[in-house]
Amino acid sequence: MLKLSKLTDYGIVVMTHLAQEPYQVHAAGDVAVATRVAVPTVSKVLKRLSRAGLLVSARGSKGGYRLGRMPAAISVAQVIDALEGPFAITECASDGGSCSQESHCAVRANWQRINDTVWHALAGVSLADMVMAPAGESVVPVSAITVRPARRASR
Amino acid sequence: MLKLSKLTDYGIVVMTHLAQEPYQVHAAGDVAVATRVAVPTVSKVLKRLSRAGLLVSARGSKGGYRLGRMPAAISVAQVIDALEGPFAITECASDGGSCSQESHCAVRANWQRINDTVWHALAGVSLADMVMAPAGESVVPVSAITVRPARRASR
DNA sequence: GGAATCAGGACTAAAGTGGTCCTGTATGTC
DNA sequence: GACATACAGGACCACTTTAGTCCTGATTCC
Repeated sequence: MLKLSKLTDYGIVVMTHLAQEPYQVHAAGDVAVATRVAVPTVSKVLKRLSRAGLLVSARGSKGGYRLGRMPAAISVAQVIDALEGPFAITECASDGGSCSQESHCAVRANWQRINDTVWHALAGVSLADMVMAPAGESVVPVSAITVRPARRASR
Repeated sequence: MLKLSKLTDYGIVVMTHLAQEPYQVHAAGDVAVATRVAVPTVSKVLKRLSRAGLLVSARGSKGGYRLGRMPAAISVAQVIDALEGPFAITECASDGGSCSQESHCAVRANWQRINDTVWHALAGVSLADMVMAPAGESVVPVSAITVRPARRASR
């Protein structure tokens, strides 16, 4: 569906939240409260981001998470990569099936170009950009952004 | 997962195939053979594209499909819109839940911008561009394009 | 020692997707 | 006019993916 998963959505929100205080350590519970996401869920996201190196974690009492580097050095694309793995707009249908025809496929080269363009669009936005958003209020997962009204048939 | 569905992948391939002979009418069965996609499946895709106005259909014997307008006037984004509905990178998690906070959400405006950028990247590629690809051989659904190796953690 | 907190993974329920099939309608041919 | 062909529209099922939770460790602070 060319849509980010909910966990990734949470990830962006969480990272944006942490970017507001880059040096402060936040416990998962606090992040959950601030973002209004359930603790186990936000915890899952935090762990993945940590493993990807985007966050630094501290165990034990007084432990928690903080950004692995400055907000300006972390892009939205990197967060997506961390939570969804290899960035690929399309994927081979029957694994090994039609895709054994890769050499014959005329659209492959173009997809690569398109994929790259999309990636750059996402790589061009850093957490610093996200923080500089309108309000300074709590960051809550949102979305449901429809750029254009379904060009859905005339019908 | 920020990934196109298989049907959409098929859609692009089908459209690219039809774009090679914009005025010729192709029966679903022929398209299936050319693209190596099962008839019922390719038929489903064709019907959706037709309803969206991207294809013109003709019933009855000697019937089939052809492009609704010239290849240069049909973009990849339009094909995606036709098959996946409203173009939205993100979607509100709990419908009505956290999203009732839209006015407070600091990331919304940025998502809109990002979403728009991605859309333009896809809108900038027409079927004419896709046809001008490398080989002139049969167009088969492919993909599995990984622009960059999962920036997956150091771990 | 005990409380707090992350690490890692297993597990389940729900949602989404892919793919097929059935019934109906329109059109060309004989 | 009968019949074969081909699209229209939707129902349906199997499978995969996703979201969300929970459990068992390991680590750190007080």
